[in-house]
Amino acid sequence: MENAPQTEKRTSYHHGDLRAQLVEATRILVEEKGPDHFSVSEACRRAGVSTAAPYKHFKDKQEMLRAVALEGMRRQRQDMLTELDQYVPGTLGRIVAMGRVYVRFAVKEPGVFRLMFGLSDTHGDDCELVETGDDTFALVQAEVACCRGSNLIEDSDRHQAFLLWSFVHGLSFLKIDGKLTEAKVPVDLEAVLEDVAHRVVGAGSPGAPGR
Amino acid sequence: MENAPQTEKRTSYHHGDLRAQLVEATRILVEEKGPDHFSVSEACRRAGVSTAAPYKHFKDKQEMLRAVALEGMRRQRQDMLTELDQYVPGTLGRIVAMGRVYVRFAVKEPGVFRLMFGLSDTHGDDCELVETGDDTFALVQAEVACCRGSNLIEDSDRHQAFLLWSFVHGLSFLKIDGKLTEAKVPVDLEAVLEDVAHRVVGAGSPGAPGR
DNA sequence: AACATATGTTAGAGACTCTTACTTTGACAA
DNA sequence: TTGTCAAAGTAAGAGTCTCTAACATATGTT
Repeated sequence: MENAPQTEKRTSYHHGDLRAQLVEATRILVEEKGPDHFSVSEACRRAGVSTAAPYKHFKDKQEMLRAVALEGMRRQRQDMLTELDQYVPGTLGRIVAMGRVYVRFAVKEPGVFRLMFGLSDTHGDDCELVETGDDTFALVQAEVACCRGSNLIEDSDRHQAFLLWSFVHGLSFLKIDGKLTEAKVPVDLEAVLEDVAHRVVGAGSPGAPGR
Repeated sequence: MENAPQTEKRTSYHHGDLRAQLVEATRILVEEKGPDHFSVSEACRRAGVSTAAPYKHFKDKQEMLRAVALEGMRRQRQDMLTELDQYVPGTLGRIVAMGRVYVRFAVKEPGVFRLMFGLSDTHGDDCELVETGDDTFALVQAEVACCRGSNLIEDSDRHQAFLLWSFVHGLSFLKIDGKLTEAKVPVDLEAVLEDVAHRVVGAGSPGAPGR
């Protein structure tokens, strides 16, 4: 069982590692053409197999995309953990760091990022996808609580984490959709993230409960 | 030239109002199946014409979707203007109102909402689309300036408007993508919008410049 | 009435998804 | 070593989709 290279013709009838290579080809194509213009055929061409081959490994096209989305979510989460390592616990710097990773990921891999969130139509009940997303959100909640000096997540932490998430999520989408051109809406990412972290976490809950 | 009904068979060879009915059928289908699973054929079936008919009115499938997106953006903008009428100028209530319209639109027509923003890949340079979006954003900027008691839009207004936009945009997407289930992240829309309006506009620029 | 134009239709090329039936290969038990 | 099975590939094709080309019909202008 030799490692079949991506482009060269393989010598053996069997491929050796087709599933992984199809996922990788799918990921690349999703970036190149966007999630909606991805075709299984093209992925097959790139992997050097017949168009029927993927169906030995995936139920259908959606499941190939799902695999890429899941891998993306795991990578995003890992990126966050890696970045967090560089900051002192319980500081706003860590909140900012998570936002930075979030937006950077979206900008670097807009196709996969879109997939990670746009797939909910068809995979809204997919446990693995949902749990991976929840885990990452839990990370943010824990960080907010930590800034408050607690290890227990309270409702206010959840609320603030949700505000942060909504903001970086919207920012990411606006960026990759080209709504924030430098001329019209200049965004110094680092400054904005710090600003928002202060407004949401740093300042506590200014006008939250009353009114 | 009689008004051809949508479903009944038409009597005349010519349709009468095909372009408009195709756009409407497209809009409905985009809601029913999502922007990526929309098919021209199905729209033709619904409009009661052959599959070649649309190409007398639209260059291709993308242009049909573009028409729906544009119509959506205009409708969103109009909704905002209508809602704004009910509030006193220069108050946070108007900021909240715009956010409410934004999120409501997304929830009511997630398909069209996705289209309005996801189309940038292929139509990023489309003047009409870009300008309509810019106009709506200008509305928010003006409102922020007005809260400051000015008719002139300054950089700080642009910045705050951008923060607001990012937030409601992210919130909208998270909602329609099912990431905010009532159990995990309960969101009282009205309360959240007021909270954010206070944090961003009401409180001025807490940690913006110096920090 | 004649003609140009706009707006339909039919037929079909080419691409795509996915299935069925067949083929090749590697692994393992005897 | 060899026979058998399951895994993983291929070829062929059904059915759908987008879009084009050639043709048909209605409308409005002169």
